[in-house]
Amino acid sequence: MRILIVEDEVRLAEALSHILTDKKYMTDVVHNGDDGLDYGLSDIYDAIILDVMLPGMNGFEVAKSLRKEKIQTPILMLTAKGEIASKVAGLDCGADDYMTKPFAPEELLARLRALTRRQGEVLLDETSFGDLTLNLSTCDLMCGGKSTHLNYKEFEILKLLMANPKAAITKEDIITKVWGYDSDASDNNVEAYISFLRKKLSFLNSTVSINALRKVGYRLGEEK
Amino acid sequence: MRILIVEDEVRLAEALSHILTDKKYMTDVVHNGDDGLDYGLSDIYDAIILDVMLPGMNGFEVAKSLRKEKIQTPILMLTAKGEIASKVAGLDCGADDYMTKPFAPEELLARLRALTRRQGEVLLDETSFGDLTLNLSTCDLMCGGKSTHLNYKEFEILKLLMANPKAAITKEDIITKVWGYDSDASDNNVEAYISFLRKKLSFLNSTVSINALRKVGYRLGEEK
DNA sequence: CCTTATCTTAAAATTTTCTTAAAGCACTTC
DNA sequence: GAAGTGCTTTAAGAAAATTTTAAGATAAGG
Repeated sequence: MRILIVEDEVRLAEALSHILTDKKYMTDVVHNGDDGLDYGLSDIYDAIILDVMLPGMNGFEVAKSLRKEKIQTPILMLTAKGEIASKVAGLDCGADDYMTKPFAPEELLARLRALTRRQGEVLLDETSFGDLTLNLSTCDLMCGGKSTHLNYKEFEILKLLMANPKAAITKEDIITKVWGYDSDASDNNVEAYISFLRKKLSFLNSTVSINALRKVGYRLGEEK
Repeated sequence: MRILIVEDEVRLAEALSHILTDKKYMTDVVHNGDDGLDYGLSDIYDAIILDVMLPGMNGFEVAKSLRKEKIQTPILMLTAKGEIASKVAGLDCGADDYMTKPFAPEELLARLRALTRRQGEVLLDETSFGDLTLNLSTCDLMCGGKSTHLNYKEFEILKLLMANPKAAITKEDIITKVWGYDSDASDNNVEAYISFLRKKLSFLNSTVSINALRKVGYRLGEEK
């Protein structure tokens, strides 16, 4: 976690840096708005602590400029005055939170935790095996540059095989888990889908193959 | 934008709801912590306004329980006392921000904007995908020189698809987020609106298409 | 070889999704 | 309060994709 501190009061800047490095954050400190903007534009920070009153550009302007340049780094504004007007202005200029001086170190840390927790959203759930990646949300199967869509049953069967890469999955297993408990699907149904899947694997030029273990079931294998 | 209000003081709850509905938010109001948790677990809200002092579970407990169940909805805590201790506790319990009573309506709105901005939902006044630009305040959809107006449901559905360009959105998702939590809309309702949207996309000559993923949902795609 | 298990495919059956037109509703306007 | 407007819902047949079936081909094991 790397935090940028933009604060002109040297003693306060040092105090902030000290509090944060104690907690294993890495910090960079600059003392005016122009430098704050330059550093912020590097887009390497997990959060920016930004004083409102600064020589050169003020904090609002820095925040606004960063947002205009599509920098999404969470910004925590520091403000001396507590009036609502400036609070509102702070949030609307693109900042994510503000804190009034003086503040307790614990409050600073809590706010930073809140700000940084929100990042890292977008969890694409995927599973992989060999050179294959299966997108669990869209049922797309990718390999190298290529990609193809699996329909529902293909998807469920491949997911099952990928979830148990070392074991052999019996046709019975596949039927009860994909067709359902009391289905009357036959082994041939499974065989047909295995065939469809193999066709797609070969279209993708994957090194992964579906191996039949006679009288036992199927298992994924990777061609060396 | 759908907001859950958890507040036992009836008059305050009504005031909150009124402020928000004025600004075109949809609100649901409950008056105790247990209901707050139940509603929050439905995961259909864009933000939750949560009073600390509540009959039954208090606000901290509700927030903590929601986070334990992986509900990431931004939470704005309302607290009567201004001490730092409780503020910090509020943020560490999983809340994203807090506000002390009494507060100015403008501050509430600014905080909500800040909270919801952080989610992918982008409160800029436009979102784009491919050659499409959707104006979020006028509901106009633009492409190249042409432009057309979307009505409410078309708009909400397209916005949802554009906000999750990589994932598949299920019909269930669309129904709970656009028709609402306890609606009895059928899949066919969604299908009808998807059809309306496609007609408008083709009128605009857009390269964007709405792809059906059978048994899964819909996803935006761009014709190369 | 002969038997049995597995593969592969095309066509039939089924399910899901698409598209429309018409009906229903909520608001305005006259 | 009648008529008009714009959006939403309903319903039903059409279209499209998936799933099942079935039959012959291929491969493995004894």
